[in-house]
Amino acid sequence: MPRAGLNRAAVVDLALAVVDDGEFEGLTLAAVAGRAGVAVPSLYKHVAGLADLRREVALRAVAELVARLREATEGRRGADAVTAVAHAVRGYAAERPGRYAAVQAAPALGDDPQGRLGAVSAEAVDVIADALRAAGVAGSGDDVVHVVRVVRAAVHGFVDLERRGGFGLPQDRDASFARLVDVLVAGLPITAPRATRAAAPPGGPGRPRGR
Amino acid sequence: MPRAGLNRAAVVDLALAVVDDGEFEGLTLAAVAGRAGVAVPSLYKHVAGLADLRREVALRAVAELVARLREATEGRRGADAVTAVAHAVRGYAAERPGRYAAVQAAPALGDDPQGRLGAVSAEAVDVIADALRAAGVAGSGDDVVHVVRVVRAAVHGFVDLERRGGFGLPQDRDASFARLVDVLVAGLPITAPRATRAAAPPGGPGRPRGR
DNA sequence: GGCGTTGGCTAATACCCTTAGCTTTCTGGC
DNA sequence: GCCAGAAAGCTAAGGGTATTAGCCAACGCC
Repeated sequence: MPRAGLNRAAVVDLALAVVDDGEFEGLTLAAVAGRAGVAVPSLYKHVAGLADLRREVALRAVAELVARLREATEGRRGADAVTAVAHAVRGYAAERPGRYAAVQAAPALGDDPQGRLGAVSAEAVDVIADALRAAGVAGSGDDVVHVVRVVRAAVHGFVDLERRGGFGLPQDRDASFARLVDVLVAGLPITAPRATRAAAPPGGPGRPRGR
Repeated sequence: MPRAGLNRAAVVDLALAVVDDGEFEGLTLAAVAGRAGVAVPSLYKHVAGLADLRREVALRAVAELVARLREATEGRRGADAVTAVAHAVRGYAAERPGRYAAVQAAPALGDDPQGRLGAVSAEAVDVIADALRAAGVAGSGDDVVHVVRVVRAAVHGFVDLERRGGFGLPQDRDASFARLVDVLVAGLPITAPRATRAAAPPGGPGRPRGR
C-alpha cells in the first residue's frame, strides 16, 4: 500500500481547497481526508486535530489578506489609502469567501501557541495604521487606533452583511459600498487630499470605484 | 411516566436559554432536550429538526431587536436616531451575544417557508429607514436604501469585530465606537440637527454616550 | 541489508442529528 | 363514565462528525 506523501503544509493546502469551495464552517477532517485519499485518523500524523487545522488555515488567510493590503496601499496615503483598503478587503471576500470567514474567525480560535496568529493580525492593523499615520491623522497614538478601528469596522460590516445575504433589497450594492467609503473619507480626520481622478495613483486610470 | 408538557413555543424558549448561555453555534438539540428533561427525539414532536429550531430562534431574536430599535428611535430623527440605533444594536449584542449571532445568521438559515423571517427583517430596515427619511435624507428612495446600508454595515461591523475579539489593543472600545458614530453622523446627508445635550430627548440627560 | 522513524491503517469511543415504530397519556364525544 | 383517537413521550437504529489507541508497512539512512 503506497503512501500519499502528505505533510503538514500539504494538509493545510487541502484544507484551504475545501474552504474555497464551501464555507469555513464546512471545513471538516473528513472532507480533507477525502481529498487526500486517506483515512481520517491519518491526518493526525500531520495536524493536532480540527482546531489546529482551523488555526493554520486562519493563519494562512490572514497572511494572504495582509499581503493584499500591503500591495493595495503601496504608495497611497490618506483618503486614497482608505479607498484602497476598502476595495482590497471587499475584493478578497468576494474572491475567497471561505478564507475571509477564516480571517474573521481567527481571534476565536483559541490557544495560538506561538502567538503567530496574533502577530500577523497585528501586522494587518499596522498596514492600515501606517497608511493613515503618514497621512496626518491627528497626533496621539490612541487616535490612530480609533480611526483604524472605524475603518475596519465599517468595511468589515459591509462585507460581512453582503456575504451573509443581509442585503435583501435589489438596489445596487456597489453603489452602497461606494457610499460607505465616501462617508468614511468625509468623516475621518485625514489631511492628505484625496487623489484627483486625473492624477490617478498606481493601478491605472479608471481603477474600479464601485467594486 | 408523566409528560413534560412541551409545545413549540416552550421548546423555542429553551433554545433561547441555551443560546443565552453559549453561542448560537452551540445550539444543539441535545442541549435543549437536556433542559427539557426529555429524550432528543421527543423534540421532533414540536419542531421539524435543528434547522427549524434555528430558524425559530432567529425569528424571535430579530423581532426582539426590531422592538428595541423601534423603542430607541421613538421620537428621534436624523443624527440622533443614528446614535440611538447604534447604541441599541451594540447594547443588544452585549447583553445577548448569542441572540445577536442568531440575527446575523438569519439570512443563511434557508427556506423560511412562510417568509416570516424575511418580513420581520424588512421591518428592521424600515424602522431605520423611517427615522432617516423623516430627517431629510435626500430625495430618491434608492438614496435611503444606501444610507440605511451604510449605517447597518458600520454598526454591525464594529459590534461583530468586538464580539469576536477582533480588537486586540487595549485602547478603550467605547471611545472607538463613539468615534464611529461621529463619522457616520458627519458623513451622512442628514439635515435634521443633532439634538443638543441640554434638550436631551427621552431617555434622560446624560444618556450613555460611550456604551 | 537491517532497523528505526514515519505515515498510513483499523477498531473503538463518544458526541451529534434524524427516522421508524412503539407505548403511554390525555382528551373529547357519546 | 368509558372508550377511541390524537398527541407526546420513549427506545432502537443508522449515519455523520472528531478523537484516541494500537498495529503494520514503507521509506531512509548507516
